Amino acid sequence: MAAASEEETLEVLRAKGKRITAQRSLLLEVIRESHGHLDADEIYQRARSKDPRISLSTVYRNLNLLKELGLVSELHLDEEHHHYELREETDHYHLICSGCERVLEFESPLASQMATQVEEKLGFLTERTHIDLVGLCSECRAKSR
Amino acid sequence: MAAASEEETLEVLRAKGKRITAQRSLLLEVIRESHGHLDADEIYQRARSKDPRISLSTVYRNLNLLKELGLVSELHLDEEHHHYELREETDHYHLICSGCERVLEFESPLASQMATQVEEKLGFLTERTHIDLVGLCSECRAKSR
DNA sequence: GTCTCTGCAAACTGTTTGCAGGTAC
DNA sequence: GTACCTGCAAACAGTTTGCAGAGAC
Repeated sequence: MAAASEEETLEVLRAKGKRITAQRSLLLEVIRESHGHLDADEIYQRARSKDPRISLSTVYRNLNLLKELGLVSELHLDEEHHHYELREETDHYHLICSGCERVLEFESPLASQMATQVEEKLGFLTERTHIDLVGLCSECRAKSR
Repeated sequence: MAAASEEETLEVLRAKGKRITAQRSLLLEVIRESHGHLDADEIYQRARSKDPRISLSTVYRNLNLLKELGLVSELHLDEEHHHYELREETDHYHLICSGCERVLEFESPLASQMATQVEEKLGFLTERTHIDLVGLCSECRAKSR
């Protein structure tokens, strides 16, 4: 599940004629360090703790830019707002724990089998797959007993 | 994929001490007739064409109520706002065509296999499964050639 | 020096809420 | 008659945008 390295990321920006600003580097650093599935405001808060002058609109503008360049993915989890993660090379899916709100990741060949099935039966050509399972993680299950 | 009949739906409302108002019946009728995946505003527009006095807040309030009662499902498709459909007995998944914006449905045992896999490997207990495949439907593929 | 990027404030979209009157039971 | 429900308008959360100045190249 390796994501692009920092250098590769900056290379993509340069190749598209985008400038490497302090804010962009900072945001990429925050997203990279978190390993998580942060929403825009969490990213803003963490970035602001490192550089208090950054603004929320810069966060949004750059998340959209990074999304267009394919460097981050925007997730539509079970909530009202978006979450973001570094784009990874292999597809993976999300397990959302309704106990502790954590988001786990997993991979499975079943997803690509599903895409194959849908193409055979309905002629639907899958480009992207979003799979979320909502439930209880093992820790929360243990606690609730 | 049969959804609850109209009578069953009203029965659930009564059982929970909820009143059967003209607006609620109208909204259920609109959702039932559409067979689709409407967003709140589309539901509002269609309801308003049948009864111009209904308000958007009533639409939202009742969608939330019906969601809590398990009579409709709220979908988080690839967009900024929610879509709603009548709750159906069997799980099904959504194929979202990026050409014509239509939403198709399909069923597959692979989804429950995925839940089994996740429980075996990670101890995660799945309660709900959301699977969306974004791509091109057969008609849009034919057109684009 | 040029052109992109940023911060700020204001606008916008989807959704929720407080309140006073209306209506199902 | 009593809750519950509705319509309206105002509030709210998340996100986007116009503009003038700042900064990367």
